[in-house]
Amino acid sequence: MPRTVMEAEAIQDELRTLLDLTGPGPRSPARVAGVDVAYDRDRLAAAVTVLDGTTLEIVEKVAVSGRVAFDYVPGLLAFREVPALLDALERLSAPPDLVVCDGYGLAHPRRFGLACHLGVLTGLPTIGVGKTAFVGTYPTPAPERGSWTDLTLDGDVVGRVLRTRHGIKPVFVSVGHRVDLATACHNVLNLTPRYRLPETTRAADRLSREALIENCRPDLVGSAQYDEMG
DNA sequence: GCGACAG
DNA sequence: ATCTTGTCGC
Repeated sequence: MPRTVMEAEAIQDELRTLLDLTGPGPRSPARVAGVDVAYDRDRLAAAVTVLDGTTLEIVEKVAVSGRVAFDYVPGLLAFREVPALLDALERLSAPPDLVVCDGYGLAHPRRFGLACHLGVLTGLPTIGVGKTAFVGTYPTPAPERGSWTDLTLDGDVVGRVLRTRHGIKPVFVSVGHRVDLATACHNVLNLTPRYRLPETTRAADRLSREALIENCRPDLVGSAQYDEMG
C-alpha cells in the first residue's frame, strides 16, 4: 500500500499502462457482480453480490470486514476500497462475467478510477457507475430513460451521463477494464428496470451495511474477516 | 491563490 | 462514506 498521495498517484500511472480499453465486453453476462463498501469509523465491510444477468436474482454473496487502510482522498478512492473488494471477490465460487463498481472508471483525473483499478488487478471486465459528478463537463440529458450525453474531460469523452429512470437524476457511467462505453451503458440499463441505481449496486450496498452490523458476531456463513494496517 | 472534489 | 429532524412530494 502507498503511504502518500504521491506514491498512490505513481501507482495509478503505472497500473494504467495495463488497462485494456479494447472491448467490447459482455452484452449478456450470465453473472453480474455488484461491489460496495460500508464504513463505521475505522471499520469497514466490503460486499460482492452476484446477480443472474437475466432474472437479476441474487445467486451468490460474499462479505468481508476489516479496517480502513487509507484515508479518503478524491481521486484515490481505490486505495481505500480495492484491498477489501479483492479479498471478497476471491472468495466467490466462480468469477463473474462483469463487475459493476460504485464510482468512476476512466472518468478520472489520471484516467484510472476505482473501476479501472479493480479491473486491472482482477483481470475481470469492469464498469463504473457514479451517483454524483466528479470530473468532466456535460449537457443535461433528455428526461427519458435511456437518453444520455457525453461526459467530457480535457477534450476527451471519458464517460456518459445516463438517464436510467424518466425524469430522475442521471448516473455517471464510465468504463473500467475490458468493456467499451456503449456496452457499459447497455448493461446499466438492463440492470435498472425499476430504480435509478443498478440492482447490483443496490444489493451490494445492502449487504455491506448488514455485514458492518453483523460484524460483531463473525460466525455467519458467507462472511469473513479481513485486515490490513493503515 | 482558493475552492471543489467518486465513496 | 456517515452523522441525522423534519419535511416535501407522490
